Amino acid sequence: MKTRDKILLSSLELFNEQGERNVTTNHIAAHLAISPGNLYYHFRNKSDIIYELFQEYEKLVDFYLDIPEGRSMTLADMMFYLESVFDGLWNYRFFHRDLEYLLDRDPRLRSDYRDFTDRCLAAISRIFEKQEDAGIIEPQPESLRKAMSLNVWLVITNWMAFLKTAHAEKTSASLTIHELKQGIYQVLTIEVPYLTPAYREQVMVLREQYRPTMPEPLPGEAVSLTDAGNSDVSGVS
Amino acid sequence: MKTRDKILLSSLELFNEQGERNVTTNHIAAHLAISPGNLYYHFRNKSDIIYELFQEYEKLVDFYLDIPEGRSMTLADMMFYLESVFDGLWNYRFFHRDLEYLLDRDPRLRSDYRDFTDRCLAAISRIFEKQEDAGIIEPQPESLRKAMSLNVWLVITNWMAFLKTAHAEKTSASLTIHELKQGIYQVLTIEVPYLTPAYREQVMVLREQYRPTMPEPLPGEAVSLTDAGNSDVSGVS
DNA sequence: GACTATCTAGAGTATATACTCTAATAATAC
DNA sequence: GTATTATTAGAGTATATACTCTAGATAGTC
Repeated sequence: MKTRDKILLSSLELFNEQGERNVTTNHIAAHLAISPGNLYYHFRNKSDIIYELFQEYEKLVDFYLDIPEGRSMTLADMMFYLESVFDGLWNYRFFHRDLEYLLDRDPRLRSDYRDFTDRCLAAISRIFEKQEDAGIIEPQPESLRKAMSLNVWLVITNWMAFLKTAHAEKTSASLTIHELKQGIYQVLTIEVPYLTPAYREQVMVLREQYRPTMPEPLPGEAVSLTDAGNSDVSGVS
Repeated sequence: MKTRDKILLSSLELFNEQGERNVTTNHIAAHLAISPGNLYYHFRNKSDIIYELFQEYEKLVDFYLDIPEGRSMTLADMMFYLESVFDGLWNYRFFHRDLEYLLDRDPRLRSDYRDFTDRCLAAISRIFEKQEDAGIIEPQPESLRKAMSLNVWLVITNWMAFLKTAHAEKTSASLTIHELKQGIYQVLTIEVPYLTPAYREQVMVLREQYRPTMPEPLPGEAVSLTDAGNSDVSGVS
């Protein structure tokens, strides 16, 4: 493999593991057992490495979210979108972690990311539309669909940050893709009230497969497992 | 005002404006026209300043989210919670911006923040319950209420990051509290499908007041305003 | 084999940043 | 007034980090 590609690969790996902020160009070079001079021969600066990684990420997600217009949407399609997006998120997870700082440092990135967000929001919206057409969810006004899409985006892009901040003991490194994909449960939660009777059960079953195995404990709820047989779900205490 | 308090105040101000990452202890001292030595006389290190600011924030939000159990919940209560929480978010907005980094650097903060999150999630869940009791929203199973609460939390804590990253030109400083509070629109969106007929209209009107004046433009949607009179809201294109 | 373009090493630099240390000044107590 | 304590100044330090520069190695071409 070319040195240039090795630099990109190692950077991605180190950024994902330790956060961009904690990985210096010297670290990257040391990790590859090459000299800093060598690294800077291939990249003008650190920003250029990050920018190139972003472009890979962008290309990946754009590919995943290319909604075919010829046929109607199935549940399998929907789950594929979700799985794919979370895979992308996982492979370039450093990016959303330090997003604001990165955008502040690189105007190209800020501008590209803005467009990227717009494309993703449009794709999510389109997915909702096609689910309506397919009779998976009830049709909704454009404005509501738009607001829902934005909420979906917020959940997707920030689920990882939640996981990393919500675990007191665990350090950032110990996150697994399995845990990350529990975000799919949260995304599907948004869709739950709109499901048509015809699809409701199927989607609920699919959703259940992503339910966090160890749910975030709300105080006073440590008994939820032993309470499993209790049918009092009226919610009135 | 005591020097110590001035340090806290200035730190908060500078952190909010420029991000914790971009504000050094030397900057803070210079801003106050005091010496670094003076600053370090009052605080052992930068982390201690941040930790103390977090405790203020925590106290504030805990105060806002103290749900009175004696009486049933009104719409006014609900809007007060939302307004208050977003006010708190605004006043300590530096915190969520660099959250992961801050938690990585200070174990006290990580642990406290974890508990803080749990308390907030419990409070949100309780607010949903009391809305069910008050007949504002339809009763839902415990598990769904929990997932909804988590989504609400994700939207609230990450709405600001979205605003700052979604505007290509604007730099971070130009965010206003008015824009921030448009996040209330997004939070209420989660609740929309669960509203009871008795309250639906009222809540929709309230929600509308927070609708972004310049909505995030989804590509090909620049006509949404001129389309306002069009009653085709079936969502089926 | 000579020439050229590509690649690499590694010492070095400019700047930043969190923090320290000593000495001086102000406030308070008696 | 004097002793003690609290506060402040400001020069200084250790460390880190993004990046540079020069010289040498390697590979491809004729």
